Amino acid sequence: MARGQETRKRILDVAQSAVLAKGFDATSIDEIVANAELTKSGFFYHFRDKNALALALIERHIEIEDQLFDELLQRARDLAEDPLQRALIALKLLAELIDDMPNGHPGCVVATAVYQDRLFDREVREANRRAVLGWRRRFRAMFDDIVAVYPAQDDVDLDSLADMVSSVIEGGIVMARALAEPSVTAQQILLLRSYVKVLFSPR
Amino acid sequence: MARGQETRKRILDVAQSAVLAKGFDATSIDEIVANAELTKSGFFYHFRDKNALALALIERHIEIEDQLFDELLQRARDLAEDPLQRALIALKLLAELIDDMPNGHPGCVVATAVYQDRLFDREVREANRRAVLGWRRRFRAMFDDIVAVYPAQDDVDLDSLADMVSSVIEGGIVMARALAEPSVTAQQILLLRSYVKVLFSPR
DNA sequence: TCCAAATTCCTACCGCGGGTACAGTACCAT
DNA sequence: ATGGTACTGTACCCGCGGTAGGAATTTGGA
Repeated sequence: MARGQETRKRILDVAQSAVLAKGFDATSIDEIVANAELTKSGFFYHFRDKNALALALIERHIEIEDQLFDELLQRARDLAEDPLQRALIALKLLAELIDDMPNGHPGCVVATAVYQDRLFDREVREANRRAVLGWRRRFRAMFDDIVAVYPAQDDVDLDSLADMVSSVIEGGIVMARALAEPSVTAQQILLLRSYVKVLFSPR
Repeated sequence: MARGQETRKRILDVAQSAVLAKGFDATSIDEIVANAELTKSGFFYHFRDKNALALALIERHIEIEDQLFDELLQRARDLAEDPLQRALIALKLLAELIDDMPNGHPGCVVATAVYQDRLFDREVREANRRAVLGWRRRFRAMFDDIVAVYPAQDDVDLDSLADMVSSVIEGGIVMARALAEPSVTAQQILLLRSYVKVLFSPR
């Protein structure tokens, strides 16, 4: 890795841990450059402004999260043949994954960006949108597999249902933080799992 | 209303519309005092700091929202006898209510506070928590009425289920904003309605 | 080995926003 | 008339994002 890229990565690492701990706008550039051991000028050489930093962080985060989802879905596929069972396993794993995150997950980056609108520009919002659409695609495929075998007990739009996975995660995070009860997020995901179960289980 | 209370209200009104339009931290005190036609000193006479303003706004907002929920649940009670029907009607009304909000609802205050943590202090978070617990109580009662008549098709915790209403709203708002598709929130609520339907409908 | 480009440092500065300090004033009720 | 309540006015501080522009250093390539 070229010298410049190393520094860039160091900045991102430092910024990431600070942002996850305290939030984006509570993390000052001065603080980042201090911990990354370079100067303010050095920072602005790598990032046009704080927005550019946010964009880089978000893109990085999304990549990792995508990978996480893929692994999770793959594990579910390995554990069962039946598409409904696979989905139920996947949602169970997802709930466990989120429950295991120590201080209750760092709070999804997507939502942070959504709720600090004015801080971010078009590019950031676009990256955000692509990420969410990616999740929709993944879970939609999961539900497509199910309906090919089990008819739904109620008339639902599968894209919306796929969105519901993300929606419940995001909402669950908000609720967990509002209530100061980290376990809430996982509980909400398990309720979604229950929905999937009763929706597709044959009578 | 005393002279002081009038001014205080004027500040809150001006602040509210600005905050709903642009977000809390994008709204400067200078701007508020300009539109409320008083001075900075005048502002700080009424509010210790920006935090106190946030608290007042949130408490006000929660009051209105509580009233809205109560009206909605009352209307549902008027429209049907059967507790399951009532719940389904309430959720339908809720979806319509949210869908009718012009530029897609202003984004729930609770979530804004949650995601701008460091901006707010303990008091604000406490107010937030109480609000969410209030919603839990309301919807929990709704579900209690249902289980008294219809056994659930799956084993679910009713508090969690009650929380799911809030959760889906919050998550739906995040998704709608992330996707720039305002209709998403209402769709998510209708999916929750579908869950309630299949969960409690006798086989 | 030398040059140019890339990378990092240094210093000084700007504007905005939240917030403080404090003196003065207008109004209203007892 | 007096004392609280509700302000106005002015001046100031600090942190933060960001800019300006030159100097130094490192690095890869001809």
